Amino acid sequence: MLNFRKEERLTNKKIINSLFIKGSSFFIYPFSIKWNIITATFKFPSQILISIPKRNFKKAVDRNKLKRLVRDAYRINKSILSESISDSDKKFVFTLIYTEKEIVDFKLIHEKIILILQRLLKEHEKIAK
RNA sequence: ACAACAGUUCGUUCUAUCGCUGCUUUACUUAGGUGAGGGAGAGGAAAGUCCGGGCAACAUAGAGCGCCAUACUUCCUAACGGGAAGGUACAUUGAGUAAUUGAUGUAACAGAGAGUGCCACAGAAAAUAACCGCCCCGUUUAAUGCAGGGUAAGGGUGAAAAUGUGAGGUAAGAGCUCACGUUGUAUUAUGGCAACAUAGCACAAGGGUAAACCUUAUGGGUUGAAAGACCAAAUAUACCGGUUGAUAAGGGCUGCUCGUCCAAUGCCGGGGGGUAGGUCGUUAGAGAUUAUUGGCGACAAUAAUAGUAGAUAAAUGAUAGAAGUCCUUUUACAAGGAAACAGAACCCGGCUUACAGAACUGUUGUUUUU
Repeated sequence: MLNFRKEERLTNKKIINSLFIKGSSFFIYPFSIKWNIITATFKFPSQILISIPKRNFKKAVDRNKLKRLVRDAYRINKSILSESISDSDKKFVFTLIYTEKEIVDFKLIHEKIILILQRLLKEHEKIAK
């Protein structure tokens, strides 16, 4: 299942606000991650928000390109999360904020996304216990 | 052939795997949805948001003042501050002894005979000009000097100094007068739709600056798709109906008692506004392409053709490979590298700005060959 549908994107304003106020956070280069666990009814185990600051990338073309790279990396690797926590009521909500000021390789992003997802999985296990 | 300038067109292509957003066909499903197939999916500027228009909501008796914008003429257009053709002025350049003329470019190109303001430095003086000089007169024996006056011909300064040259005239001078010019205004004739041009006649000539205020003429209601229209969970609930309801307290009918009505609580149903969310607006249009006709041209008319993005924390992508183009290295094979500016957001017409490279057309210049 390498889909990436609209339901997997974080679009609800209230959830976004609560994420930025209450969410925990950590940092893996070049991303800063904020995450939270909520009870919700949507189908997928997680919702994601990819954020590229306009301050670092003034041109819309660059922001689009980065967003697509990150999204594709997530799409390929998201099974790490979905296999372990598919049947829980608690849903993952997290945001990736790109902090580097230049565009990096797809391969690097790919590796880092795997690291991030593994870290998130550990956090989830802690809470589950 | 090369270079410069101007204009027009284009803005890498293909394959495989994994995806994204609409559309459509079909199977399953109570519905919601799920699966499979097909086909579509960023630009010449999508950008800046600088003008104009459509569309929408709100406002709106009429007039004046204010504010903003525009400013040679005619035409094009839905409209424009855009475009086309032309006029005028200036600049560059080619031809020519010259008069003149060809080409290209630039122009906030109405008014400085309405008023107010400003004009650095230099200079006597920057706008009711007297520093030097020239001349007259007074004083003095006379000269110098001093006092009073006339004078814009000469001097130097400056971006700019009071209409140029010549003659007359005068104490010296001066458009003071005259001739030939220059510029402006009014007017007549001819040509032109007009701006304007040419010729005549009259009057005037005491600077520049309106992207300083201003005057004149013309135009402008405000806000923008986050406009606006509709549907509508959950929760709370105006209001309505039903049901429940203690013989307690309260209010109306009354002076009092009884009686009766209202109301208080919970539940059920209806119901309005309306939040999350959704649908429409929203992509067939002052459209595009091709041909013909009309027009110097912008453009218009007619006919034919195809159906061509529609997201909403926002799709149009990622990976791998191949081909072509350009650059570097190399005799070559080949190897390495590069590919600009930039991402639709209601829709059109323009303008402005950014842009690797490619192709074509025209003009000018240089060189070579015939």
